[in-house]
Amino acid sequence: MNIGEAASESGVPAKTIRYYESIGLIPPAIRAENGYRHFTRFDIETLKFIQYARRLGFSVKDVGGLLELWRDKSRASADVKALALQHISAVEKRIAELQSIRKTLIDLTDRCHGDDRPDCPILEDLAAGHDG
Amino acid sequence: MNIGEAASESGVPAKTIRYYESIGLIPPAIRAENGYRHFTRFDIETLKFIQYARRLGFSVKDVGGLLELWRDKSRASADVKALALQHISAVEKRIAELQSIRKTLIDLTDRCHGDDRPDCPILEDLAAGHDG
DNA sequence: CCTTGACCTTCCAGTGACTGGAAGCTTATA
DNA sequence: TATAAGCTTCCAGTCACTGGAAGGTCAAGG
Repeated sequence: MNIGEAASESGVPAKTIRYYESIGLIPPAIRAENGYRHFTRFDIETLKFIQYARRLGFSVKDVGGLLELWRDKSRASADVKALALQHISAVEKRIAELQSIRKTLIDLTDRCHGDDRPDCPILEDLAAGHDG
Repeated sequence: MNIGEAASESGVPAKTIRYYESIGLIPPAIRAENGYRHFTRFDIETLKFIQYARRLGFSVKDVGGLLELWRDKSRASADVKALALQHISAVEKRIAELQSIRKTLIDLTDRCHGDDRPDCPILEDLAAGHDG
């Protein structure tokens, strides 16, 4: 199938498929006589794999690693698990950061009356340039 | 003071201060006769304001808006609060996404024995290309 | 006086992960 | 036959910096 159909089948935009090919995440597609890329069912599966891993927040580089492990039938599951665990702790760290940010923002907005008067603790606190 | 001192006083790297000037987030610094930028106490306060707002996850564009509101003594606190509330909901949305991702990843890793055997539900699930 | 090193300047390029658009093919449809 | 859709490549832009090269300036030591 052509790239457009591959895109709608896999959910990965055509533009992004070409991009993945250009950075070597996927191997160069076979070309038809007219120069059009040709995709197989297996290519679609690979694209779906990539998309799902990306939705789980793995970087493209990590996805490359996962694809290698996926293709390598003899790899140890420990390798995959290690990558996933590492990613979980990165996600957890980011969640904690965002929760701390949220807490600060809610505290600030709670103290701001939010009407047409100009005095606003949000700006005052930002201006105080806190370290925390 | 010169840019190096401004950087250590404010916590914003010299490189980043120049960048902020180049994109117009801060006004062009006054220059000494030798061409060096000159920063006042007030410039440092502005840089601290920016840094704190950035740490709270506001985009540089949003910070520009906050700076304008900060400089405008007659602005309504409602404008500031609106920007902050909008940002809070973006942060909350991101937290929810990350928590969902975390849940999925933990589920996957729990089911992966993580030893030297090759079978691994993480890769299997990724290959299944889930929609959720 | 000269050198060394730290500091400053500008400009260009790279990051990550796409995305938009131009210019120019081919193919399908009315 | 016209036109519209789909394909190709390549270049540029996004966001918020960051690194590095090439070169000017300044203070201290020998």
